[in-house]
Amino acid sequence: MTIPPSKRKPHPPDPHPLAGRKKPQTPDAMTQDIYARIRAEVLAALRSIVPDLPDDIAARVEVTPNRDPAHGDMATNAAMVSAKAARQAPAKIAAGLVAWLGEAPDIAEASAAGPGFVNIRLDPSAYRSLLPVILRAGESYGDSKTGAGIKVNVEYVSANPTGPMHIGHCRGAVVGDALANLMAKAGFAVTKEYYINDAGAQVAALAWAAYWRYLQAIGTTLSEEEFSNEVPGGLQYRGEYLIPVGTELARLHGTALATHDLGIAAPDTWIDRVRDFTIDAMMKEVRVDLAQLGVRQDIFSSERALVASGAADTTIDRMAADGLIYEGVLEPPKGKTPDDWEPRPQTLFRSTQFGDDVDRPLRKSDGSNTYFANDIAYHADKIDRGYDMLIDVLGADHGGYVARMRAAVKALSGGKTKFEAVLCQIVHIMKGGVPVRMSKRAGSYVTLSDLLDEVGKDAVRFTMLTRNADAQMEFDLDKALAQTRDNPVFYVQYAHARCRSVLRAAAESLSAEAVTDAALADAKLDSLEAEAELTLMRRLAAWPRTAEAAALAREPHRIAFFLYDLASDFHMLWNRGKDDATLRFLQQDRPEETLARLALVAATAVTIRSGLAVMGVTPVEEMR
RNA sequence: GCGCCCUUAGCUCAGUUGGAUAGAGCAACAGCCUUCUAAGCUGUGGGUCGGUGGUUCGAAUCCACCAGGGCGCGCCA
Repeated sequence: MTIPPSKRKPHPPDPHPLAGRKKPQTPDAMTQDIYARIRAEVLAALRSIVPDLPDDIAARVEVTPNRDPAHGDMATNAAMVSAKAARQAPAKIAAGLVAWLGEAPDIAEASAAGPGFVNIRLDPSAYRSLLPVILRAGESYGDSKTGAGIKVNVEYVSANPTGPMHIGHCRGAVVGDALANLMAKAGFAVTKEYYINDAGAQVAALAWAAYWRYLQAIGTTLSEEEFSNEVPGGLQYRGEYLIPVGTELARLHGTALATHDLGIAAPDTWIDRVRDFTIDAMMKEVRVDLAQLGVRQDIFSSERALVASGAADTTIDRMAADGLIYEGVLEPPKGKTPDDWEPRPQTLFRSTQFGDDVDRPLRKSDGSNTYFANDIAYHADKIDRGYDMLIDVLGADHGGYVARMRAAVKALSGGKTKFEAVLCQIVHIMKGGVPVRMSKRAGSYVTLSDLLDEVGKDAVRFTMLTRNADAQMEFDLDKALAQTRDNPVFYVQYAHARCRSVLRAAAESLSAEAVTDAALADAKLDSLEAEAELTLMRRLAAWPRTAEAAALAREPHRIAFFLYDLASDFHMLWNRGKDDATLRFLQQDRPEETLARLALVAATAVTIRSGLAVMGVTPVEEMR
C-alpha cells in the first residue's frame, strides 16, 4: 500500500498539494458526489452559526457514511471539530446544525447524537435523483477533478529482460496499471511507464546463457559444465526459454560466432550482438505477456539507451556541480559487517542531506555506474519531462531503496517533484491447498503466461487487487476459478451479468429503445422505496468518494472491495424476487415500476463497469 | 545491531485516514429452497484489534516502549 503520510517516519514526504482537500467543489463532482453536496450544506449551516469559522477548521469538517443505518445515512463531525474555535459546546452547535439542516433540500431528518455528531437521513428522492446522473455519466461515473491535472508518472513492472515474466512481476504489473487508471479517474494526468533494466551484469549473464544455447544449436561438443566454467560468474539462466533464441542465432549467424571447432569465441566478437538480440527477444515476450494481462504502457525507457546517451554521466556531473557528490569511505553497517568488508573510497551522493540514512555510492570500483546512479539519471530524465509526481511500483525487496530515491528526486528537482513508492509484497501461489514452488535457478517457475492460461486475465487482475499491495498474498488457483460467493471475481462478474440479463429480458418484453441507459434516465423513480433498493442506491452514491479516496491513498484494492459490496447489495435485492415474485425487476402489468427498477439495475451495471474499468477487468454480459 | 513494513473472529482479510455497539467471506451451528432470477437463501454464535503506557471529547487508527513475523542494510538489480 501507499504508506499513509502520517505513518511515514522518519522522513514524511511533502504532502500532496491536494491531500488535505477532501471534497472537491467542482460542479460535476458536486452533482455526482452526494456526500460533497451535503457537506456544502453542512458548511453553510456551520458558517451561519460560527460566522468567523477558520478555514483550517472548515477543512476538517467531514460528512461520512454511517455504518449503522439506524443512525441515518450519513453523519458529520462539524459540531465537534468547530467547538473549540467557536467557544461553544458541541451539543449546542449540533442543535443549531440540526435546526438548519432540517430545512435543507434532500435532507429528510437531522438529529444530534453521541458526543456531538449530527446524523443526517436523506430524503429517498435524493438517492433516486442520482440514478439519471449515473446513467448519463456512464463509465465516467466517479470521475473527479481531485488530481487537478497534476502530471504523474507511474512506473511499474520494470523487470530485468532476462526471461519470461513470472508471478513476481505480475502483482506489480496489475497494481501499477490499476493505480494509474485510478489516478487518471481522479483527474491526474497519468503516464504509464516501463523501465527496461537492460544494462549491467544481469544482461551480460543473459548473453552468455543465450550464447550457450547458440553453441548447442550449432552442435558444440562442450558440456554444460565445461561451458559454465568459462563463464564469468558461471552460467545462469538455464531455463529452456532461451533454446529458441539460440536456434535463431544459429540460423542468422551460422557458426560465425563460435571458434572453428564450435567452442567459445572471444566475447568481444559476439557478446554485443548476442546480448542485443536476446534482450530484444525477451522484450518481445514481455510485451506479449503484458498485452495478455491487459497492460499497455505509454512509454518504454531503456537503461542501456540512457547510459549510451551519456545521460547518466551528465547527471552525475550536474550533481557534482551542485555539490551533491564527494569521494568518501562509508562505515560498515553496524552489527552486520560483510565478510569481505574493507574501507574503500567511493563516489558518494549526499543523500543524508535529503533524509536518507547513509550516503549512497554512485560508482563501482571498476569505475562503472551503480544501478542507483543510472536510476538517478532515469528519474532526472522523468523530472525533466515535466512530471509533478513520480510513483515507482516496486517489489517489497526494494523497500530499502525508497529513501535514497526519494532523496535523489528531492535533490534533483529542488524539492519540486514528489516521489512516492508503492511496495508490492510476495505472492504465494496455491493449488489444491499446497504452495506451488518456484525456482528461478532451476528454470522451472510459474510464468505469467502459464497463470493466464490457467485462470485468465480477468481473474488474475481482480484477484491481485483483493489485497492491499503491501500485504503478503496467497493466490489460490482453485478459488480464482470457483463459481461461489467467496470468489469475488465471480461474484462481481455475476452481478453484472445478472444486470445485463434483466435488461436483455426487458428489451424483449418492452423494446430495445425503452431500456437504453439514456431512456431509463428519464424514468419516473418514485416507486423505488424498498429498503434493499435504498441500500443499493446508497452504495452507488458512495462510488465517487470511494474512487477518490482510493486514488489519494494510492490503494487500488479498495475498488475490488467496493465492487464486492456493491455486488452483494445487488444480489440481495435479486434474491428477494426468489420468494416473492412481485419483487422481481420485471412486472408485466406495472410498467412504471418496472422502468424504475430497470433504471436502478442499469445504474448498478454502469457503476460496476466503472469500477472494473479501473481494475482493467472486462465486465461479462453473461456467465457460462 | 540499525531502518522500513506487518500483527484485527478458528481461517483469509476489510476497516471510509481520529468517530458512535470493530465488519465481510469461509468454516461452525440452526432453519429454509430442489427452483428456471442455476451456479443457493435466512438467521445464530464467535473479538483483551499482539502487549503495556501515553496523547484527547473520542484510539484498531497517532506517539513511546516491548513481543512475534517479513524485507533490506558498500561495487545485485
